Amino acid sequence: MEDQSVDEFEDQYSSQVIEEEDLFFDDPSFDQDDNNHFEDGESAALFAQAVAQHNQLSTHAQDKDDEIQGQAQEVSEETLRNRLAGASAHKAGLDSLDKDRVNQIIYEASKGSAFFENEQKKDHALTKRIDEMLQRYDQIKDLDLTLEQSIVDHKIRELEESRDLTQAICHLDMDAFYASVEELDDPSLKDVPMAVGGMSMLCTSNYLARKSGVRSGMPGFIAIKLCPSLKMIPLHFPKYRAASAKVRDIFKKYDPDFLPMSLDEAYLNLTKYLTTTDLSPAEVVEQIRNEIFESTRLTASAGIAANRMIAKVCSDINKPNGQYFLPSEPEAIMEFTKNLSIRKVPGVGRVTQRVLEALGVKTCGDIYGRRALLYRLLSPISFNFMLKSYLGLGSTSLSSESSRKSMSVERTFNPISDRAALRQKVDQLSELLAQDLAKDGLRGKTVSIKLKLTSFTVRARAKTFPSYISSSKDIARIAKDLLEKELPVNIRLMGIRMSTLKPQANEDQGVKKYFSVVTNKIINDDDGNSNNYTPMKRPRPDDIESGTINDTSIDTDTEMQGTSSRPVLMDLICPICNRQLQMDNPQFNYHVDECLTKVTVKAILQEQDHQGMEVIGSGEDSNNSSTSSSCNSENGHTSNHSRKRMGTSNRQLRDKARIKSLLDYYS
DNA sequence: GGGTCCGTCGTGG
DNA sequence: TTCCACCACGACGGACCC
Ligand SMILES: Cc1cn([C@H]2C[C@H](O)[C@@H](COP(=O)(O)OP(=O)(O)OP(=O)(O)O)O2)c(=O)[nH]c1=O
Ligand SMILES: [Mg+2]
Repeated sequence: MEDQSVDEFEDQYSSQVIEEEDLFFDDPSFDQDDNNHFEDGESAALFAQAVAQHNQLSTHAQDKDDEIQGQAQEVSEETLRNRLAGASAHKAGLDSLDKDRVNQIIYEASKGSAFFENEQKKDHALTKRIDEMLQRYDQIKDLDLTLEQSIVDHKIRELEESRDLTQAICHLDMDAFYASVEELDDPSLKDVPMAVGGMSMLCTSNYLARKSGVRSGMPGFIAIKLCPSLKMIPLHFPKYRAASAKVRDIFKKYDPDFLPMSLDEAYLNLTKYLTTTDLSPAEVVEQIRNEIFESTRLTASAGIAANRMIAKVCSDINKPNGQYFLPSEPEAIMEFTKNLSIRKVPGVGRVTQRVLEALGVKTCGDIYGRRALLYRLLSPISFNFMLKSYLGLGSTSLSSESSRKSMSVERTFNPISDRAALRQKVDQLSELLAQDLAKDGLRGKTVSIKLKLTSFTVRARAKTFPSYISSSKDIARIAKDLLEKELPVNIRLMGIRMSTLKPQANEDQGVKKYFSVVTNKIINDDDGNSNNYTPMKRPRPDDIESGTINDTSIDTDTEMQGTSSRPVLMDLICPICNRQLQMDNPQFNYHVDECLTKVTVKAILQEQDHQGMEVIGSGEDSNNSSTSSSCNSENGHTSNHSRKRMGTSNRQLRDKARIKSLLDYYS
């Protein structure tokens, strides 16, 4: 439908940068697409970050020796092979092909290249990080973690109460999208292994090629070694956009507020539509997929579930031209996640999987048994994410209100080190970026450049300006300043990004800069997003937003026990207040919950103020990263000795500090 | 003790 | 012959400023 796609076909850029062989990326219409990202409102887990950032500079390790080294070497090749195999290698289940053979071919084809060396470096770094995390694990594995257990269980109950099963969310995903579209125009492609992309990179492949191990993100020259008869087709974005538009027209009929994630993917909330029909959710989705096929002759796969996270997982289960319905019942969902590989959870990638595996977590169900350890080792955000994965929780709303945060262009070319040539690249890229910005009527304050050296190491530099800019000249000037400081370099890729964006105030383009500065300030504060977000940054209140004003649960006595009132009294000691209590389990849980309210913590904090703070500071020592994140201004490696200084009561203080930090994040 | 900016990493399509 | 894309986002630590 929307034929705004064809817009302009003038592309002065193609000739020099993009080589003749793989010119598929120089299509002017290669504006990826209108992505939405924000996977489920809080999207990716990314908890490997917590560990990753830690030893940025603490490298050059002197410690550790042959035994661990030896170990690392053993696994090294294995993990590296996995890494080289690529992201989408894991996903596809139905292979019936020799995975080892495929990995071997990829490994052999890569060995010795600069790319390979770089991957090897990254893999070693990851192995090292995991080793260090395992050392932290060793330190705490024998400790008494009942307190952590209680805190985590409290959090789990909280999350369970927040479970929303009222919505019918559907994730729809076209099968081998680009490849399938190409097969429409040339049906003979259906009968041969085929991939879309070029010699340097494939974007996707048809299912015949996948049988040979050819997948998204694989370079074409390696794919050919894997499958010599592979037919490669260059990209044709206008066709994909046209097909996507047809599909979206159908989505619109079932949910006018559907949320497109990419050209070939979208979430639909079918709740409202289901009230207008007698059909079951699965039948409705069958109908949608039939309509898609009638309209485009393309097949789609779908998952139907209570929230976005599990719906997306479900859409992959019967992938080629199939669908999966997961009943919106707690038991069904828990059964589903129990044996679900953690890797299937959107946001858990190759690295996170490796880290979790080292901690004994392979499936979402494994998380529960490791919850206390994970609580100690992961960042609060990551840990929260893991709990939600275990419980099968996710966003149930499709609110897409999200303005773009950045816009960028980048190009790979034959290595350049000549200064004049580099500056010319800046000019070309700046021009492209300025065009894209103009298309969306955007300006920005921050310009960053990205340089990928011939060694494949990446360097990024940024500069923020006091005023908003958008012209190619302004962009190029700043980018060149940034570039000068990096010379000399020999690079294979250059990129330029604009961020700190702001929509062009009016539609008139010829803005006077000086005025725009002033008006910016005015508009800046009252425009756009102001509505729901507090200025809080990192500790994002997620969705719960319970913060408001504290005193959330002052009314403690609403109703104590909902379920059982049978007297199974036991002598229990609350790990929070240390009091001995005689009550049954539900009562005890309730008590612990109460103990964990902010009011309680405040009292604790006051008490602890009286007792001196520096004890807490040292008590929190090295375990940090998951809980502290703010203390140790000192050396980050305060050895375990500091712990010795703590008396008996210090243990309590340490616990209380942890509670405080937990509630800071989670409530 | 807050805030912002910068650079890197992980993830997904 | 050729030797691993391009785009967007969130998390996080460190540097730097109050
Ligand atoms: C994964 C990936 C996809 N794409 C493009 C090509 C894909 O056709 C399109 C959709 O991505 P996907 O939905 O991930 O893959 P697919 O549709 O080709 O195959 P299937 O869903 O059946 O597993 O996005 C890239 O350009 N780069 C990538 O790394
Ligand atoms: Mg798809």
